[in-house]
Amino acid sequence: MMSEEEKQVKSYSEASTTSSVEIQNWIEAQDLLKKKLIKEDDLEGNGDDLKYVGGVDISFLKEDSSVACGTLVVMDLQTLQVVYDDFSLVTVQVPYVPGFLAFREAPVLLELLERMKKRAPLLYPQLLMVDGNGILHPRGFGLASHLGVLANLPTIGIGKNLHHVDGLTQTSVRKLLSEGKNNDSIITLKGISGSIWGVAMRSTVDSLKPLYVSIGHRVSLDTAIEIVKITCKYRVPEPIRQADIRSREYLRKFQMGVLERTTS
DNA sequence: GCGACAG
DNA sequence: ATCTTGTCGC
Repeated sequence: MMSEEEKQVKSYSEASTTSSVEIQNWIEAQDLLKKKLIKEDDLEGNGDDLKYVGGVDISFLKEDSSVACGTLVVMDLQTLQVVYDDFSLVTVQVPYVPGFLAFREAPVLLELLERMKKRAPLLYPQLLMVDGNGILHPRGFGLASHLGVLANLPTIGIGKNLHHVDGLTQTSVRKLLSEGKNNDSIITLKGISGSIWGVAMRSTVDSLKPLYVSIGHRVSLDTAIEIVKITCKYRVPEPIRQADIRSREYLRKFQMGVLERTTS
């Protein structure tokens, strides 16, 4: 009998040209890497000397969605000023399949991290904030965890939308947040199974739309929440927001360059 | 059977 | 992810 997940996987593979065997390989890779996942604080020193926090994101070209720009920024946690940024223009053939985002985005991001080790080792981030979930994932191993394990770097997963898991839905979560009961701006994401996947939080006073924070790797949920609070000038934490802004800007300038050569 | 499904 | 102008408010 085919499991629910295999049915989902099958439908996706048929719609996106990704073979089911490839999906099975992906699942095996996730389950294997997941064994190295650390869900507790394991930062340099005690975390008190946390100074450089990184953020990563990827933007795609609307005209040709296979062209992407991976971006890495590093900020000084005290001043929230960018001290480093780097970009990588690549062609991405791997399709987006919910639950397997890492296979599409991790390669470029890992390349950027490796390049930084050589170029600016002194600024290398002690922690990385990722545009995508950590353990808030069907198999408890989203992009943030995937990147964290492969780069052996503490990571925090930041989702702007909830990936429905274990009975959790956007509406149920938002309902809990609005029910002034937990007048708090943070609610724990506890699934029907009893597992805690992360938290939904209003990162700023005026944002109704929550942010979904989860453990990536080598960072506890409490620490992750604190760091998100510290870095949120707006709804999205600055490291990720800056990576997003600069990534789009890079693609925009790239397009202008292509247009010039085409028009002249 | 139908809908839901990070970016 | 990407699309896309105005508009409400400090």
